[in-house]
Formats: sequence, C-alpha cells, structure tokens
Amino acid sequence: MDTLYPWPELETLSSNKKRVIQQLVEGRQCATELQVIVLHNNKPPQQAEELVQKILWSFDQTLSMLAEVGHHDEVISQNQATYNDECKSQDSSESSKRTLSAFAKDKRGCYKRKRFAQTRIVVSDKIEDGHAWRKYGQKNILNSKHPRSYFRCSHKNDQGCSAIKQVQRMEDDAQMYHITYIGTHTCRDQNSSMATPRIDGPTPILKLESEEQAATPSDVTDLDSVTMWTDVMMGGVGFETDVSNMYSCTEITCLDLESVELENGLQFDDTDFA
DNA sequence: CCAATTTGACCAAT
DNA sequence: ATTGGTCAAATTGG
Repeated sequence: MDTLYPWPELETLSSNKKRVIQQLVEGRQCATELQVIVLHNNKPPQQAEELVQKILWSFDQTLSMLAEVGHHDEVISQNQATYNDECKSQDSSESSKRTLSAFAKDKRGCYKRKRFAQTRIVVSDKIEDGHAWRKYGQKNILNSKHPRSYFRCSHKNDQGCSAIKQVQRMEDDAQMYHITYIGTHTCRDQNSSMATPRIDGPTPILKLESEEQAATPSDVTDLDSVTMWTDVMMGGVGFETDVSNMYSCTEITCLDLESVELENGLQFDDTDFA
C-alpha cells in the first residue's frame, strides 16, 4: 500500500518533544483505563463520564497539535484558490478528454490531494464516532470483497474542518469495520445527528444489535467512550479483544515512523490482513 | 425545497 | 496502464 499520509520522522523531533509525546500517550492510556473502570460501573455518574471524555479529548487534541507541527497542511482557502485556477487551465488544455456535454460544467476530478495528515486506524464494529460525516465517495478496492467508503467532516464548509475518514468492512469479519481517520477535527462538533450512513452501497447493512443492548441506547453518543487504545509508540500492536459486553475496538495511532512502516507492513487493504 | 447520498468521471500517484 | 482518492451532477429522502 502506498504511503499517502506519512507521519513525520521522529528524528526531526527534539528528544524533549519525544518525551512530551510519550508522557501524553501515557496520560491518555491512563485516562482510557479510567474510562473503562467508569463504564464498568453499574451506574456511572454522568459527571465522571463527561470528565473522562473531556480528558481524552484534551489528550487527543494536544497529541494532534504536536503531530501537526512540521507539516504543511493545506489551508482550505488556499486549496480552493489553486483549485479554481487549475480547473480553468485544464478546461482549455485538456478539453478533448471530456465529452461535449460534460465540458461546460463538469469539473470533477480537479483537486489537490492532501499529502500530510495524522492518520489513525480503528477496527470496530461501529462506524459512528460522535462526529457528523458526509459521504463523498465509494470505491471498489482491488482484491477486496467490500468497497471502501470515503467521508469528510460535515463541517468542512461551515467550519473549514478538514477531517476525513475511510471505512471498509473487514475481509474476514464483515461485522467489523476498518476505519482510517485522516487529519484532525478543527470543528467543534457536538450535537451531531449520529445518522449512520450506508457504506456498502445500495444493499442495506445488517446490524447486530444483540449485545449492545446493555448500554443505554440514547446515551451512547460517542464511540470514543468505550474505545480501547493500542498505542504503537509504546510497543507492539496488540489487538485487544472484547471486554465483557462492551464494544471491541482497536485503535492504532500513528505517532512515529515505525507506526507508518507497521501500517504498510500490515497491508490492511490487502488480503493478508486475516 | 433542501440536504445527503450515489455514482461514474476525472486526476494523482505508482 | 492501473489503482485509489476526489469531485459534482443526478438521484433520493425528509
């Protein structure tokens, strides 16, 4: 698999910064454990849940910010400017490629590909994550049974949020999804509708609801609240399995070069991830 | 009518 | 030449 969104090499970071990141990762780990404890509680106090949530969000944001340093992430407005220019120039030079009817207004395909962004891989049986997403594409992937769906943050336009994610059913376990988050949310997106978009095209997805009844349905607004983290930075990639009746979920945060290599080695999009 | 999804064309990367 | 990522017109749904 190609490395479209490489993580910055850790050598470029000061050792101080490495330590900061390590501390943050450790802190996040602790917060996650606390979260599990809180959620295992029969009646977890609302306040406690929210607090843990906030702590985790804080860690995520800080880690994201640190990660972004050194990256020339494209600014939306700039993107938009070059986008228009390129489309104009291409319309004149390459018009022969297009059909007559499409020539006039069809500008699809004119875009700048985002090069650098934080990536995070999640394996989960849920695709909702508390954010509002809008589907913008779907592709059949070579040697994959299931198509890959492409989502961008719903607040791309109103808040300029550049977060995107890709969702694909696992090869071996169609109940599970392989989700890649690219970029971080710059929007403040609470009250998301939690609408679950269809991801496999016209055929409706079958939902397994048997085991998720334990949790209060209306209150599960955030998948993060039951997310198990596996931080590549701290060592190996252990795939955590189920914790009693909670969702099983594995996240891999790409925090350094090794994780990127690891990501490539695993070849999630190919058949050997099984 | 408006907003979200579907879908095939187009483009970048390899 | 092939493949994956993105765009936007057409379609669907509320």
